[in-house]
Amino acid sequence: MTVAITTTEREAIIERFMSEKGLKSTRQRNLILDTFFQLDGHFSVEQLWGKVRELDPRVSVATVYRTMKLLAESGLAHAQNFGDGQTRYEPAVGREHHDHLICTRCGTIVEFENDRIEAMQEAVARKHGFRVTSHKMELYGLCRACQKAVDAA
Amino acid sequence: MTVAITTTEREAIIERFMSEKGLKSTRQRNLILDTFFQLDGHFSVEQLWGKVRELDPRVSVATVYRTMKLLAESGLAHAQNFGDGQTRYEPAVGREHHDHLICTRCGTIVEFENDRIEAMQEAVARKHGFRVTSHKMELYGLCRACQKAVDAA
DNA sequence: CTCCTTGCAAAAACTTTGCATTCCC
DNA sequence: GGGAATGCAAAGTTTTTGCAAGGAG
Repeated sequence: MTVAITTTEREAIIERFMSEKGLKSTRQRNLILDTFFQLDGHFSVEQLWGKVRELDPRVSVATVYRTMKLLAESGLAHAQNFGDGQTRYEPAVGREHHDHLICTRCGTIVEFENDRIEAMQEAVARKHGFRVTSHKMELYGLCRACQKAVDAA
Repeated sequence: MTVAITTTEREAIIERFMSEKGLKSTRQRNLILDTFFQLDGHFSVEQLWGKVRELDPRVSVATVYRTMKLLAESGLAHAQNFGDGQTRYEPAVGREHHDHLICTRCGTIVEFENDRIEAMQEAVARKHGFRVTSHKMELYGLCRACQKAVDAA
């Protein structure tokens, strides 16, 4: 299970982000980043904006888009595309790399990590002359609960 | 390497698609499907439309969108999302399942397949109680040519 | 003070949809 | 002839952008 990072870690990440990119610390940026790393999930910009607005209704979506784009460029967040037409972001620091198991019935997302698979991905890429910088692996199917529900029906 | 399917196979697929879904055979549908299976790549609707229009300029984008959506629903094509904001489609019949190596610099897409990785994916899923029905694996990085280009710069 | 950021609304990019017309069967 | 399919343009979605105003350093 994923555990949100600590407040201290979060602050360190945000500070690093700001200084590395030479960005100014603003009320909305701090709020957005704080909220994002606190949520620590797979959130669309719209959802993130919703949370942020609860704390400060004056923040515009455009700023959330701009901030998340910068975050992703710094490698501190990963953009994801799960097939609905929305980009989701998830924190990429202070946690292991991981992939996803997605239940196609209830939408549950389980994270997992497997070093042997990653090693084999590297090997495959090398064989094709590629130097891999990142990857995405998603397994779609039914979670335990949904298997039961479907079998019962 | 991917090899486009034969004309006979293509016709059989299209016919099956039409009858299973109870669809009418129209000039534009046949043209779109024919072109799609002949291209046999990872094409956006826009690109596919471009090809189709070369053969018949009267076909509208809407029809291409509608047709590809039907095809994907029948399972004869897979919708893909490689991070640029476009849905791509690729034929899903008459070929092995495969995954993708994507060059982030030039956009080259290489297909590969690896049974051992697939087996391990199954194992991981089982461990989490999932029954996997499909998956997606994409490795992003630099192809050989782009590695050279970047190193030279 | 200077330049980066922001909000707003307009625009862009991609996809879907309503409706009148056309076309299969 | 009747219902399905199409074209067109309008509308929807998601994301980006121009520009004037605001704010950080």
